[in-house]
Amino acid sequence: MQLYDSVRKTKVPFEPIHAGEASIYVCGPTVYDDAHLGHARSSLAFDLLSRILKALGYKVTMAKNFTDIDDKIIKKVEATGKSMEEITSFYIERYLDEMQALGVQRADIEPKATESLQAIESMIQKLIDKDCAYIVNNGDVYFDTSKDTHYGEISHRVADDEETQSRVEHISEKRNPKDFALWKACKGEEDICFNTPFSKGRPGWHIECSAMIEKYFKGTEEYSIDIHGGGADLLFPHHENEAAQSRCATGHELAKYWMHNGFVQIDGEKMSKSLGNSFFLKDALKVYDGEVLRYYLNSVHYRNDFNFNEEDLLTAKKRLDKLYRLKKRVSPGKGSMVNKNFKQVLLDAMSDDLNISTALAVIDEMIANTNDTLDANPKDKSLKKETIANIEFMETLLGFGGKEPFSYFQIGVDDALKEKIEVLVAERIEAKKTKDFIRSDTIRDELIAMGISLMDTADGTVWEKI
RNA sequence: GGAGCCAUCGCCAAGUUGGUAAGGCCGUAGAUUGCAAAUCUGCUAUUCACCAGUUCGAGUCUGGUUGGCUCCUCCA
Repeated sequence: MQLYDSVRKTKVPFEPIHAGEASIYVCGPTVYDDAHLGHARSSLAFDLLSRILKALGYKVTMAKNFTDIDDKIIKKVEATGKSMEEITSFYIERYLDEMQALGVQRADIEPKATESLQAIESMIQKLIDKDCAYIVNNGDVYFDTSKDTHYGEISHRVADDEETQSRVEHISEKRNPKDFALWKACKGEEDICFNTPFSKGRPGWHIECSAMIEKYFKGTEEYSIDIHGGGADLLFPHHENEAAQSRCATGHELAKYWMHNGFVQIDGEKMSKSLGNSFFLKDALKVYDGEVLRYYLNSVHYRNDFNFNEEDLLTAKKRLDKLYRLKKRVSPGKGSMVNKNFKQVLLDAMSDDLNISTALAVIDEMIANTNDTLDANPKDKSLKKETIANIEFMETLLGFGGKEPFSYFQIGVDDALKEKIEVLVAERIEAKKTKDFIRSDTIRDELIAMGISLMDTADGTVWEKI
């Protein structure tokens, strides 16, 4: 397995800290609002990684956190009058539902900041004890970046404190401009805060991830986990800060490999809440099938930026349709053995830093070859069985193609419509028998107007929702 | 102001250690079909934003130009 490591900026062989095991921690969402396509892409990218590692025989432990203590959540509490717990549990549930619709496997560990306060507090205390952090007058605790000689090595940002070109105004109480808050003291009466020896307050964002990783993973002398992932925007400052804290608190590095996924863009621009061009998953799922979205969002290499548009999505759907038509052709039945070569070539492609494009090309080739053979010999039972097995393997590996093929082509068709279609199709078959082609073509046009496409095959007439 | 990424056919998109351009969509010609649809087959980039350089040889390496994006602020 070769992975692109964002820190070394090159593909490197994956050599886990414990042989045969892979520990992955991905930065999850802050649960104060609905998930958008960007969350989906990140989730999908690391879901793919986890599936590939599993297929290669690794025992994968995947963690994805929920940041459920945050300024934005507190703002939402103030705005809605609801409790913090009400808000966060609502969005967590919705997030999980949506990810399920996309075929994302649940993480093995889903830590929440609220459930990790003990770990957070003790890590901050450790940093204070080691003189890597300091408390200022109002009770805030800051990490002292000058104490970490390796600060900047994750994001390759030189710690040039002289040159403070940052657009941010710096709080004067910080010793260095790059220092960041580990703990924020509470400001008012109704503020949400927790008691600690250093002050009443709440954790900063960065420390949450570091503490949760320490809490849930055993690690080694050298590293806490194998792979740390997240969106490309987290590289700095979030991951840089995480790495610094963990290094200072534990004496070892946080992760052996760092992976970052590219952005989803709308009209060539990063999708973000501040730009107001967010495309929420809940809206996308109303219009498109989750599996199609998955196929589409995963069809571009995870590190590239992804420009979302409907035309490309429809193209991706056409490609997926072909797979399901083949599945329809070889169903029903039990699969035999996966074609060895197919399996190997697919695994090879995905083992190369998740080269999905090559993998999809391999699948398209398998589809064409199988159709070709089936055209020549429609009753090739062993090929049908092998194809079923191939598709099953592919589904486990990549997470699409698992639906029952006939129902796939009927997504969005209710029972009443279905009955109507069946009646028309039967009527058309009768008309065809008597060679009344005018009548049969009229019926076909009628169905097309309803968004239904017909196919006369050797096994009879089948229909698809377009 | 500082840091980084990217630029391959009409569209989407592979192409690690330099060796002579995958795949999909669209288009087109044919097989098949009552006609379609589906399926299959053939065709569709002497060329990889541009300009120099290194090399026997560069999409792949070096330098520069242009264009796009991102990070430095919460952010997947």
